[in-house]
Amino acid sequence: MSKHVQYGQYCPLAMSSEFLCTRWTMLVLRELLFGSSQFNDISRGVPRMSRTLLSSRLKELIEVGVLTREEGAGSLVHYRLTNAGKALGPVVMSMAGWGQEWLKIEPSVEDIDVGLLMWDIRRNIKPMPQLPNPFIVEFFLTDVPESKSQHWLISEDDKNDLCHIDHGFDVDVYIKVSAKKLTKVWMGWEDFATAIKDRELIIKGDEKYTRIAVKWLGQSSVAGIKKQPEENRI
Amino acid sequence: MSKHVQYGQYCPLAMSSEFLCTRWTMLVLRELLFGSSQFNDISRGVPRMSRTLLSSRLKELIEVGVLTREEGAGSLVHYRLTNAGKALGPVVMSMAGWGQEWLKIEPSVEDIDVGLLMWDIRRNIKPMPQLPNPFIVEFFLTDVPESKSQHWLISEDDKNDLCHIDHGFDVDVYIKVSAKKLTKVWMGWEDFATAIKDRELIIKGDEKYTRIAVKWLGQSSVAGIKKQPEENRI
DNA sequence: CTGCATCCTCTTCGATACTG
DNA sequence: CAGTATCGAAGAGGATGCAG
Repeated sequence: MSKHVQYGQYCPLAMSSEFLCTRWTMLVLRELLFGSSQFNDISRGVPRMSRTLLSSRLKELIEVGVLTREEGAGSLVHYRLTNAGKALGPVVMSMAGWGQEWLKIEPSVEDIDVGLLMWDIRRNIKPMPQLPNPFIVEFFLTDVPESKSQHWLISEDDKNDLCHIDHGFDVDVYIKVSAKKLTKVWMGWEDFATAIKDRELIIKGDEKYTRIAVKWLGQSSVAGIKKQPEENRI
Repeated sequence: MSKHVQYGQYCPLAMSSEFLCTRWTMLVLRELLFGSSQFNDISRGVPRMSRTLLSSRLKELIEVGVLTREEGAGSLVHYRLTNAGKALGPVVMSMAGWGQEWLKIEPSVEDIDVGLLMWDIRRNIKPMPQLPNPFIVEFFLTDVPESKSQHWLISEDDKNDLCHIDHGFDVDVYIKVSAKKLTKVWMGWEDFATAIKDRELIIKGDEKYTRIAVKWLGQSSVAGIKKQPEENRI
């Protein structure tokens, strides 16, 4: 099996996990650590993982004691990390950080799962008091098939939603960019302002909102980790 | 598969790896990080791993780029971590640390591989200027079959050797203890001085040497990590 | 929405025996 | 010392369809 293909994710944690970890377990933990608690939400964060296997992994984690399963109203179920599970945060971050620092990840950007990218971004959108409620951002991705090019991000009442069908939204900010460039900027591999200056990322809307875009858009949690110079990476 | 059986090791890294990691990979990295470079030395640190699989894992690590294979004189081969590989140290330690802090590990002490325990201790023996050269310690383990009860640790010229056959050594220090207690003390779960005071660990020899035993004997590298109170562990 | 049951395939791993 | 070759058993994982 060639490198960097198993998970189909640009996430450095996924890259590191490919040779270090039990298949999918780390990525499931990442989803849980980053706040997903419902089965389908977790599943969207690991789209190439079969639901059968996800189910089985969740059971393993419960068995070990890092996860609990709480049944809510109706058939709603919440998976929540125990204290021991939450304490795995630094372990997961150290592995992701190692990947960000040492691995050649850019090649993986050649085949991006845009649904996953948007799902990742959605998770990190930071609601800010200056923004309207709801706050709606339209993404137009220039380098993907038409059916996957449009995405609307709706941030309302501290809850972020994602949609890929046009419901005639009242869009506050419009962003046009290639999925490739968006990934690089979001991963911290390239600079947001530079991408705008080079017209590789076009952002339109009230200047009140666009000026602080880098703040509400957020970045991957490993974006801040310095990378080794290209020649040192593996 | 039940918990804590796969690797047959009391090491918290092994426990954590059982549900997080690709089989054996972390433990192989541990051996490399702690200084083993030859195939057979690595193999002794993971005695339940088949040599076939070890060979295959080493190749994977080389393929990924965290390890190199250098052929030396004769048929001597050295495996050495690359810089990227060495940088995995904190990842490995964070995982081991999590295990030490959060896992109920003591049950695993019920079935100790004494060869592995002694091999671990050998690796960490700290040569000290006050000690004679060679410095020879005899261990007598009270709770294991007679054939496995005697071990001699020879520290000479900054190189530590292990022997389980009596060659009529000129023993400097003699230690009599159960393998169980020795493990607990060495892992930092129980106190060395207390074990001596309670006569659970008997140490004989020149007081110059026995007085500072805790220093040259060393401890597991995770011994310093605080454990959660028993009721929080999983 | 949250899964489980089943079937079937592919991979992984260990045991054993052998080589330079 | 440092592995490799081969074989068979066991396990992991995906696809699909169904159910509360």
